Parts: sequence; C-alpha cells; structure tokens
Amino acid sequence: MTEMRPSVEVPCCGAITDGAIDEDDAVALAKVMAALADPVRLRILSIIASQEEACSCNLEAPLGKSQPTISHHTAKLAAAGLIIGERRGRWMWWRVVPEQLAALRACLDPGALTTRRASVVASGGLLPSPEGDG
Amino acid sequence: MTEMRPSVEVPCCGAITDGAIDEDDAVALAKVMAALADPVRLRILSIIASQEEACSCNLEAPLGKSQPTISHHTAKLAAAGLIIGERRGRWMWWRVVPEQLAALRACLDPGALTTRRASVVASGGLLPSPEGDG
DNA sequence: CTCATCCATCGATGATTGTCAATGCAAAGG
DNA sequence: CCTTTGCATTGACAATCATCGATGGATGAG
Repeated sequence: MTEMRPSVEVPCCGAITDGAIDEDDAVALAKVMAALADPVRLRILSIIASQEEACSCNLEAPLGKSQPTISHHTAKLAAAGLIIGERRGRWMWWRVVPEQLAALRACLDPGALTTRRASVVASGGLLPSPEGDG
Repeated sequence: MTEMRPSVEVPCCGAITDGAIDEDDAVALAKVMAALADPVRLRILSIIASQEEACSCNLEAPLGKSQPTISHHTAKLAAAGLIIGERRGRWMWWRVVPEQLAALRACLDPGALTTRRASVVASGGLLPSPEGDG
C-alpha cells in the first residue's frame, strides 16, 4: 500500500517553515547557545551563580585553566549577555544576568520555538550582545 | 585604603566551587548545548516543533542544505536527546522530546546552576544520549 | 618612582566542526 | 530480478575554537 507521503504532494515543501523561527533569530540564538556549549564556561557561570559575585582571579584555580583562558571564556559569556563584569580596583567582578537566563529558558519552550513572534529570541528578549556580535 | 581582596586571604581559593556543578555534569550539559549551538539545528528543531512530526526529506529545501548535512544535524539533535526519530517505510519521521527541552530549561535556572543536587543535569533529568556519547 | 598584581590581547597550535560529493544500504514498486 | 527513493556513512576541506605562553596596560602598595 502506498504509504502517505510526507505532508504534501509537492516534491519538497516550500512554505513548510510556517511558524518556525527566522534564520536571523536562529543565528542570534545559536551564538548564545554556543557560549554555553563549553564545560569550562558552564562551570564559570555556575561558580558565579553560586556566589553573588565572583572575581576572575578566583576562577583559575578551581577550573585548572590558565589566566588567558579564563579571560577568554568570561569574555565570551559576557558577549552573550549571560554575565556582566565590573572593574573594581584591580579585580574584575562578575555577576550573572538572570534576565538573559530567563530569556534563554523561554526560547527553549516548544511554544516559543514554533511561534516566531512569541519567541523571545535575539532582537526580542535576549539582550543584544553588549559588545556587539562581532 | 586596602580594598578587600576577593573573598578570602589565600592566594587563590580552593573550596570556592561549593555549590557549583560538577565537571562531569558540565561536560554532559555542554554536549546538549552544543547541539543547539547551530542555526541550522535550531531551525530544524523549530520546524519539527512547529509540526507534530517532520520528515527528513522536508527539511532540505527550507534550510537550503544538502541531504548529508541534514542527516548530520538530525543525528546530532537525536544524540542530544532533543528529537527522536521513527522510521516509517522509507521515510524518517522526527518528533521533539519535550521532556528534554524541559530538563534543559530547568538547567538554566540560576538555582539549578548553583545547587548540584537540584540540577536536572545529565545523569539526572537530561536523558542519557540514546546513541551513547561516543 | 618602583614593584607587584590582575587582566586583556596577540600569536601559534592542535582539535573540533559544518559542509558537500561520492558511496553504500534499506525499503518500496514494477 | 531491477529500478527508484530516502537516509546514513565516509572522506575531504575550510572554518572555527579552546588552550597556552608571551607581552603590555592598568591599578594599587610602599
């Protein structure tokens, strides 16, 4: 029996992306996800979140990474709007940005994934990367 | 005035990671995040979510990618437990796994990021990658 | 001023990854 | 049987990235 073909009869759909997120939104959202797609950065975010504030100099030892590496990762997290840094004397103090985390959680809702408008993606809920997006 | 040093007096902390997520959890979570750190995969997930089911053959055209590329991306999403595939005749039908999305949202909660136990990470809420994490 | 400390940037390197053409494999139809 | 169709796998290549050593700038202490 001729099993029904995928959705429509046309060789391959065209308007099948209705309701799906835009490519621009996908690119912006992917950048934020990429900032979290690294164990070191996840642990940095976690350590910062576990305290109200964390200094860069207190991240090297527990993570076993060099200072340039830590600086590189904090910069990426900051560029994604997930943490924010404040220079205080010689030390750099980092805090998490709860709103960005909340926006990200909202993006992972099946509903937000489907309805382009409700999506809090990028230009919407997600804060525009503080230092531009390159 | 001698501004207070970061947290403690020791040159660099040691037990400062209390409450932060484990490295293993971070690695596992990073893998799932990495699956979402690509615009094409985000759009695939979005397209699948916008319908109840989506066939692989219906993903190539709207995304403008070749068939092997689509296969590569769906495999990654499936390995991350974000979608699940069912072979039906010659066609591969994909559905999202809402539980995994929910677990991921929970991981992005500041509370889950801080308290290791409440974290639904990896071995906990996040489903163990179906095809191993090879 | 001089020294020490903390951080960002640069350059280099090894590893990972997104992409596609070519190929193989499985399923359905004639 | 053979042919067609949809998908997975392989191999290759370019791009990106994580990491570290070296360097320089900025800040604070003496």
